[in-house]
Amino acid sequence: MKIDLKDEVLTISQLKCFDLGKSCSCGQAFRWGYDAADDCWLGVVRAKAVRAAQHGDTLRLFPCNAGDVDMWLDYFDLYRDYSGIEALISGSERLSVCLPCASGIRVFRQEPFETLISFIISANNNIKRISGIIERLCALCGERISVGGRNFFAFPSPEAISALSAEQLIKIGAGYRAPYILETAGRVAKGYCLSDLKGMNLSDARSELLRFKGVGPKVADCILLFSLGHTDAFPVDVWIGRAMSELYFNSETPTKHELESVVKSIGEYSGIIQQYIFYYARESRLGKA
DNA sequence: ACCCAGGGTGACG
DNA sequence: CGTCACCATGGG
Repeated sequence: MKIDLKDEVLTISQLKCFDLGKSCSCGQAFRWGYDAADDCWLGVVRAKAVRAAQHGDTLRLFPCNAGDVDMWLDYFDLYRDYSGIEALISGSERLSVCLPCASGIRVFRQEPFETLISFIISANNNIKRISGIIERLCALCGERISVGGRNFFAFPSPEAISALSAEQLIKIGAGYRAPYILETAGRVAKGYCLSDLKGMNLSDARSELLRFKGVGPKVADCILLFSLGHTDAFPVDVWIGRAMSELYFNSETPTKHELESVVKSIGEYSGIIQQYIFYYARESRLGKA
């Protein structure tokens, strides 16, 4: 990996195991949009709007200040060696089928509060609609960011969201999740420190997240994996359920304990590998064709 | 009209 | 502990 910063363009070259498009579109993050006219991705991360484009093994980000270089490398999880993870998948009789289509996926290191609210919204919902609700939430009460004549909105602060009314949240499409969003934002605004969950063991951190209304087992695991550094948190949604059934249980439905046992056997990076399985399941439209 | 989507809550056994 | 009706919303 080679890093260069010039004229606010951050160029990261000689990348291995990195596919920007798959990583932005795989449903882990909801604030990246593809700009077909420019063949690039526009995203908002930590109140910074950025244009990202990949050509071969080179990734370019604009704008980027010297002080932001480390933040972007961390966000895209470029400090982690994915070659070993992909080798693990490739060497598995069960999992190797996922690799051809999913190779290059990276698990982004997102903001805990944004991830918490985003995945409360994700419950019993689909990715396109989730993105729309979040985008309208940001426009409603997020800080405006202007870059190159275009307007973006940062993800709102806990205070800004907790100051909203349930009616406002329903108006942007949040539906029955509106009170969950309000109560959760209120708790964080009052000082609940989500970052403390990074240092806890998986089980304790999970129990803590389950105390938030609107957060169940699956959403908790998404928050742990996508924003709290728990690489062994393994979210199970309908897609993963189908994929695991096919890959490990001869297309039959395992008990919860049987599934947990398999996940444990995948190891300390099971969560990251889950992302490859999820991509495979959606790409191959498991159970839908 | 029915089914589905990165499911969770609350009630009831 | 497990099961299950119900929950807003838009697209297929």
